[in-house]
Amino acid sequence: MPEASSPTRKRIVDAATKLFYAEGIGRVSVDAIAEKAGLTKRTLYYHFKSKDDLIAAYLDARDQPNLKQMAGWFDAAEGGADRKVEAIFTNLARVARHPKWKGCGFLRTAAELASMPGHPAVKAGSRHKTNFEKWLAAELSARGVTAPHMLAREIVLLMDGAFSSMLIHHNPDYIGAAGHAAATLVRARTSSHQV
Amino acid sequence: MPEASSPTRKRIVDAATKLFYAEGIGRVSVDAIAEKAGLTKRTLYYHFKSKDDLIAAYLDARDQPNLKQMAGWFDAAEGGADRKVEAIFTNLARVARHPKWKGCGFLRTAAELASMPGHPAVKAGSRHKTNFEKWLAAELSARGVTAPHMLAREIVLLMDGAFSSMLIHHNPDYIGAAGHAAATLVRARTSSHQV
DNA sequence: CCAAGTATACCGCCTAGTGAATATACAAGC
DNA sequence: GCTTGTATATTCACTAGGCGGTATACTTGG
Repeated sequence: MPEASSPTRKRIVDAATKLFYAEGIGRVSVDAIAEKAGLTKRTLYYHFKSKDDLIAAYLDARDQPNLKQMAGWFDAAEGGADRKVEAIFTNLARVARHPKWKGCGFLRTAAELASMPGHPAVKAGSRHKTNFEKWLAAELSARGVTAPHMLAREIVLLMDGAFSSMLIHHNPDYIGAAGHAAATLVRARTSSHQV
Repeated sequence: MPEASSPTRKRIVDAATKLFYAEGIGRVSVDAIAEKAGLTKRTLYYHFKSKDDLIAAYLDARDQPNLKQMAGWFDAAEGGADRKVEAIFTNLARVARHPKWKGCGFLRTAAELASMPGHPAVKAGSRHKTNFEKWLAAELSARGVTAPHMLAREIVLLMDGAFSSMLIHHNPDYIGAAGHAAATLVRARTSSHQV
């Protein structure tokens, strides 16, 4: 029985993360992940009981780093809640220009696993998106915005729409439009500076 | 050289449509499509030069039917532009409850093919989404809404976000929230009945 | 000595794509 | 009216390789 904190396990997840995100889970073989991690497939199967398990571990490992990145962009932005929300989209549009950017790994995995609704990786994605929505609602609530939960959900919808549109059109303007719409929604629910 | 209007070709695309949408393009083999269409793989390869070609044909064939469905929901709804836009989301939430619903085929295919940005199927998806956005902008413009193109894009972003959120959470409330937000955006740009 | 971890080699199955032969339809030659 | 020629359309059998997963044996640190 392998340890959950094993450094070998971490190496496997790191290799899986790079390959799964770059190619998609269906296009990456377990052999390729083992080779990238510098070990054999048998060792990989000692640490994970199946490929499906490894996919779920990949997304679980991305939850906190992704949230931290979003929170970092939000915190670093100057101005009110509207400006901070828009800053997330502005930063997203910037990183999405990089050729290695391939959309949101959580959404892409859910799309690939649409025929397996109970798959642990889909659940991990759902948890992450819920965590983000809750974090955003709390930030908005702390800034005195009205109906913060509904607003957070609308912003999440715009963001997931931006991820999808960018992936299909390869045009960052869609992320900009989403950010603009999100900022407008925030301002409409901000008592000071009402627009 | 096969005919573009061949009934056999249509049978192949119909079989591919059902399987690709239900399982995802990577999880469906060419053998399975040939069997579903009631012919041999060699015949399929007589009508399509590769699986990639067939994937693109599948999405191209979905463009007009999908647009017609959206337009049908829009036209059938009573009330102003806001009610008609919200009706699209309401109908979407209804069909999304069906167990066979697996999200938007265009977005799911783009997600699966994220590592092949120039793939003809991704381009077909981009064309379809653009067609929908243009149709919606024209309908909004005809109803005297201000900034119809920007509004159409915002609604498209909410809709693609709704597709994605529904796929990852399996919760139709997200589609309802998107429809509500879309209707609010329309009302904010409608001169009569300003809210 | 023992158990955790790693390596080699393999299994059975599925994959996209192909070579060669064949069936069907229809037109031209006589 | 039959035969031959030709293009379209279809089938069977096959290749070469990749896939997830595993049986077995070895190494190494406590």
